[in-house]
Amino acid sequence: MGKRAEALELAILGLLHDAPLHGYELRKRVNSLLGWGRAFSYGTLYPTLKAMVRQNYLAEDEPVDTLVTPAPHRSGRRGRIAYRLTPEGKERFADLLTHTGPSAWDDEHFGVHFAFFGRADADTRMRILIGRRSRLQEKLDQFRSALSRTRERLDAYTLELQRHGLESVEREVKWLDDLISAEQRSIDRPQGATPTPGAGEPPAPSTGIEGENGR
Amino acid sequence: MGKRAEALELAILGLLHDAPLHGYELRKRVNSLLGWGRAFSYGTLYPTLKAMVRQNYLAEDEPVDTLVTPAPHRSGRRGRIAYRLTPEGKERFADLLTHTGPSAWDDEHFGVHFAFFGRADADTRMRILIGRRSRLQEKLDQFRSALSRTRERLDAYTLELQRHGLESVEREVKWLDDLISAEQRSIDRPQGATPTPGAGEPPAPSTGIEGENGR
DNA sequence: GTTTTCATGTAACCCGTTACATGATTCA
DNA sequence: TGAATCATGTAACGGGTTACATGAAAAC
Repeated sequence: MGKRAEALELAILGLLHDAPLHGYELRKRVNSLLGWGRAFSYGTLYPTLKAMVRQNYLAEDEPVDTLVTPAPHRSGRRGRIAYRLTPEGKERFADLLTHTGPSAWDDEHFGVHFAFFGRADADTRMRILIGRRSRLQEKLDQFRSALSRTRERLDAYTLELQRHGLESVEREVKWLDDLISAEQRSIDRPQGATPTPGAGEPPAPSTGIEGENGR
Repeated sequence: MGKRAEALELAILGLLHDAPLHGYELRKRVNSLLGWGRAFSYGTLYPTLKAMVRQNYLAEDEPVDTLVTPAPHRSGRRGRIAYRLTPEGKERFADLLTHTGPSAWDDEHFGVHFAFFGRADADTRMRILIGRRSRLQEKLDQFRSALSRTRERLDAYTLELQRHGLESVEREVKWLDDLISAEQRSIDRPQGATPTPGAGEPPAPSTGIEGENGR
């Protein structure tokens, strides 16, 4: 129901898409996936998982319940609960991934969406990349003008901070530009000459997506 | 009392240090100062200002109260409240700026501190820069190792996201390195041969702090 | 004269964390 | 045997936003 941390929800659905996991492990994966920026605590994760079960996106099953069996040393730890996606969950995942509704390209959602681009169609990828780009550009413009209005009465440090911030965002725009043109190229030349439809599975987004790996 | 948004508090104190301002204007300045990352709403700013008045860090006075005077067109708008620093406020500012207690170098505090470096002593500047640097380095290390553990089962997009995040942080570390060595240089060679003590006023942090202005 | 911008304020809400409680398992 | 790690969960709190209420001045 409603507006619970879409970023987290999408991350959970995406990670559980391949294989079932239990909360503890899931949290580590989520945090290393999102990494820079978001990091969720158990206090957020567990209630979210329960809520998602209630909504039928997830189902829980305890795989090797060591509690009842008197066997001394078994692989499975305590009653750790493995969560797996239900069909509704898969649907939900696809929806969230595609649904570019209000904004999938704001700071806290873009990362997750990008991480699962491999499972989105080329169209969605493009829309999100473009959306993100123009969002940043916009931010850049209004900031540049604000800067030029006040540049004079700023001391060296404040100015340097501004300069650095600007540069970072400019860099990110460039990154997006590269990604966008790489996507464009893979649309023009769909699959290096090999059609292999394969029922819409991995579109294999070129080798490494492109990007100067000079460093 | 206690733990109210230190970032905002410091920003307010710093901006009001030069000249009194009213809330509306102050908010714009704060947000453009912090820019990338933080942006506060009125719902945060006004209560904070009131709280700071209660704590005697700020004093409010309505400069040209047009309410009573029947004069038709005057410069000052409605009862806009200008806030100015009290002596306690100045003290508080100095404290917050120097006080490298728990962590002035985490993501949400570093920016504000840096913005007011011009008003901090060389020692404080150095401590914060170093602190920030090692904080980022730490983050970098643990992320790199997490990456190498899981690199294989990551698809191209996820990997690219990781790569980009890593690069951004590496870049920031480099930036800090440059700043640190610039600070170091200005300690070795204090002031181009002119002593001019001047009772501890503006230490004039070299011309432009250093930094390749090639762009 | 109406719309936009300036200007101040507050209450309800939201997302997420901290701190705590609990307990099994592995390692030294 | 005791410490560290794995594992799950919850209640209290906190920082901040949204949305609303209000109104004056400037711009069109």
